[in-house]
Amino acid sequence: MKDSRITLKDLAQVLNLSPSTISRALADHPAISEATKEKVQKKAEELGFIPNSIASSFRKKKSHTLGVIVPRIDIHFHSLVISGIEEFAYKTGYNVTIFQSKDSITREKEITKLLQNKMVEGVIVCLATETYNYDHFKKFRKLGVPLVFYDRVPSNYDTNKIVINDFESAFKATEHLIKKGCTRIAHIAGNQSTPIFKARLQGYKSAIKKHHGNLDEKLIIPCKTLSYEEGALCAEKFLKFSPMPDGIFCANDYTAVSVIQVFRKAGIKIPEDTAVVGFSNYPISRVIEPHLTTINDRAFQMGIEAAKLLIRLIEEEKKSIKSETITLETELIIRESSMKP
Amino acid sequence: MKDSRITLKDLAQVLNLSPSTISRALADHPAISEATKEKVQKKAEELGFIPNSIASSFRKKKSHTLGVIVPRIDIHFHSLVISGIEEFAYKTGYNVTIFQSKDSITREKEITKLLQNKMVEGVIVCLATETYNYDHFKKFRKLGVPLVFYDRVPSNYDTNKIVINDFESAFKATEHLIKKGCTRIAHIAGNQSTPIFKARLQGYKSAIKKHHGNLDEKLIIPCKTLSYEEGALCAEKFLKFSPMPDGIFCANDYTAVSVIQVFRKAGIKIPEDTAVVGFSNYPISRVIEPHLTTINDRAFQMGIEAAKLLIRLIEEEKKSIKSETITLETELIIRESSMKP
DNA sequence: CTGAAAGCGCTTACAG
DNA sequence: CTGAAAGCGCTTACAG
Repeated sequence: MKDSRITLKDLAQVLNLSPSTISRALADHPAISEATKEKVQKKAEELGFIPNSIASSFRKKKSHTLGVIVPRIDIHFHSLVISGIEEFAYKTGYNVTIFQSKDSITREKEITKLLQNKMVEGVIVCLATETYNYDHFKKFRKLGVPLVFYDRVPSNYDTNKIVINDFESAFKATEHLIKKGCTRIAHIAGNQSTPIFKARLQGYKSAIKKHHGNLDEKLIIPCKTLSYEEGALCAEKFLKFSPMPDGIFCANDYTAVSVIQVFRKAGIKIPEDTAVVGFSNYPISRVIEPHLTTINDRAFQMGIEAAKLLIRLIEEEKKSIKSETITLETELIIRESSMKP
Repeated sequence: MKDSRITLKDLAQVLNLSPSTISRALADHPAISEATKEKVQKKAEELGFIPNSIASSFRKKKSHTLGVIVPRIDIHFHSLVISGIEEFAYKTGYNVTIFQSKDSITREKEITKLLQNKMVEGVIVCLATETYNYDHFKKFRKLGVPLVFYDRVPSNYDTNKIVINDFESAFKATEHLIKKGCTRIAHIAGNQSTPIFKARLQGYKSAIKKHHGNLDEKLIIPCKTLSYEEGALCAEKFLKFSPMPDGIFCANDYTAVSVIQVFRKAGIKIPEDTAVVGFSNYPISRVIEPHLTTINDRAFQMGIEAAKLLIRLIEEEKKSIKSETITLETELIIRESSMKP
């Protein structure tokens, strides 16, 4: 940032006007005559005047910046959310500054401190897996900086949230398998200390109980990270069951893909012998063969809604005290992996 | 940003010291006595003093912010690069503000204008596909704001670049197929107006000529976007060749995956009948069966290097006039899709 | 080792 | 419709 920049004062001098007038003219203030506005705008253009937005932010106490904290940017779900946030923020004139917590609560705390003096006007957060205490977010409220959480949101903490209905989505997915004629439906469950995976398990259970009456707990295999590798381990276990499950609802797409591959190698036909449903609609779900039936988790839309809500909270006159939770409708995308004949 | 914030002046009053001293004490200035420093730091902590970093940025004319322009955040390659940028920037105390050009030159131009008055200290860019004129970046040089381009970089424009050696990578990939015994190697080529795809084609040609002497131009199929769908179309074409190619080097992983799937459906064995190599090492490459041999394009490292170079340029005393190009070494990751017996 | 003063480049309430 | 003045919250060269 060399000092070759022209300032309002320079412009004022050249035009024999006061800096106040220049400032107003460029801001299209109604009190300024059209003639002056034109003159000023023309000169500003001519001299390549670039307003110093830091000075303006400083003076107006508005940074027009949103802070975003995600566990990792390179996870497709989060990159979609960020894309949605950027899209809405850009259209509304806000900048987006991103931080990765790397799923470390220590780093998450560091970042919240940073953001507090960075004077961001609002913050969007997906919590680190390690985070079960939310004290480091309390300061934002005191500072009048609104927060919106998405996906991994605080429990027992009154705040703004954007979520999908995990319970109903899981219910819908499981019910789909039931309607396709599956009678022995297994579930690969996520970490039960994470609310979304707990809700997915509940949705599964609820659908089974409603249609089949009783539930075989042995058909539920809990996972820690729901990785591709963990999925393979689950699949191996299922192969030893007798009778084998004829339907599997997986809490994410990675494990679903893994199950499909291990089963096929073992000679099990998908979906004829065992139907498989995933969760998230990752790109891989329409590449794996057979293509995977899954839940569209609306990641991009989540980003849009998070930014929209946050900016509304920022711009609202009296910062509303009531917290909002927006629940997005998901969609079951039916593909070959569950298309039993 | 409510006005409940405590300022340096407030602290000064409480402690009966001047704001200058407070400022210095908090900045750990050597001229301040340890006793005073401690007193100030303690009180600052106690009153929950948060320095206003916008005021500081304004005063010091240092925003400590990097601007990043990518075509889309939700493309895995870019999300990896951004992740690398954030990682390095975070450690060095810089913030990262991201923008998506959506591959539109109009939007790219808008963003450069925005960034000019946002007072970012440096900018990292991957050009929009539409961009063949770089005038909108010239202003940054005048302002003393360094630029670093990555992946899709300007041609015939003197600037800082982070790239991989596409020619050699393609050469290496093709040579690998040759060494595996392939004698009729095809290439799915990318858009030839994009330098990286041009270089990949050249690398392919060069390897073929070196080892096989002559080149059969019919074995080169040009694509526009190298999408999964386009890959399938190419595969269909290959199936009609006689004799069929016994090796295919694809300019990206999407088309490679597509080829594998179409070929397998047609009863062609991979790698026995036809070996396939991709480019990029996308996550899908280690999921597709058989796992895909591909080039690791070092996306994360690219982000690290881009940030490192940019921050060096920002912090260098005399902004160096010479432009730098950093070429990262790629790596051929050999997996099953090319493991001919 | 500490302080008084000036100033970064804007914006805005007040005055005319 | 335009201007003079104050000030946002820091930092820093200068003085002591």
